[in-house]
Amino acid sequence: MKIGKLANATATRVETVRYYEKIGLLPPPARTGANYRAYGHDHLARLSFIRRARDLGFTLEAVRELLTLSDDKAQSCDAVDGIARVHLTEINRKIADLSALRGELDRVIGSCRHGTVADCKIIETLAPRALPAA
Amino acid sequence: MKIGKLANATATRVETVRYYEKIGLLPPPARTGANYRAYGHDHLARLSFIRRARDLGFTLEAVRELLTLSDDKAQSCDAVDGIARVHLTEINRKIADLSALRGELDRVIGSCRHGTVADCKIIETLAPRALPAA
DNA sequence: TCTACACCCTGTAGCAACTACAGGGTCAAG
DNA sequence: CTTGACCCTGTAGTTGCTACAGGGTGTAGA
Repeated sequence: MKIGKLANATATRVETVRYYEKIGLLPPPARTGANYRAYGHDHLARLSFIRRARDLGFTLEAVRELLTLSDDKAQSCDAVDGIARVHLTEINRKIADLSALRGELDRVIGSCRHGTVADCKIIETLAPRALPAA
Repeated sequence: MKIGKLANATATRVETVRYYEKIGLLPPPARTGANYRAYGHDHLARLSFIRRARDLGFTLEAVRELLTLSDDKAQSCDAVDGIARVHLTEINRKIADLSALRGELDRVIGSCRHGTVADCKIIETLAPRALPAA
């Protein structure tokens, strides 16, 4: 299988596949006579794994750890569980941050009276506490 | 005011202040004899504006637009409102994405039976649909 | 007066995770 | 025999900073 087919099968861009190889996430495949990359089932499996993990929001570093862990079948699953939990905590934090942000932004937008910029409440919110009209 | 004081007054790093100047977000200030940047009140106000907008999650490009708009006091506030609304939509999308992610991750983590990696449900979820045990 | 130290300067490289070229080579179909 | 789709390498761009390296300046204490 050439790189285009592999990329297509995993909804990945060709450049991204090469990038994963460059950073050592995907092992370098064999080459054809024309120096084209020739992938097998193991590559497809590994790239699928990477993509699913990425879809779940894991960083490439976390993916790297998960891949390493998944190679040692006899080991306890707890390390895997730990990585996933850390990631979940991170996601929860991001959601909380964004929700707070949304609240503020909602308030700011709600204050818009659609006048001129001079009276714009949004700009006013952003502007530093000015000496108020005096 | 030298750069350190300005940075301190706006909870910004010195390098970031210089970075904002480099990308044209903060106008280059006057220089002292020793070639130190000398800031005035207008710089403080502008940097405060930038920081607050950043705290609300606006991109630097959006901040740039907001700054331009805020300079034209006679203009309608609608452009400002528009930028804010686009940003809010973006935030809502991110929250939705992260919430979906959290749901999936919750489910995956919940399936962990704390056995070995060979039976790890988390790894199994990530691994491609394998021919199941046959 | 010397010197230690905090502060300032410029310029460049690094982070994540790709994406987008530029400038080539290969291969199958019409 | 040429068109077009695919492949190759290598480098630079994206966002929003951050972290040096390698210097200069200014002030306070010994």
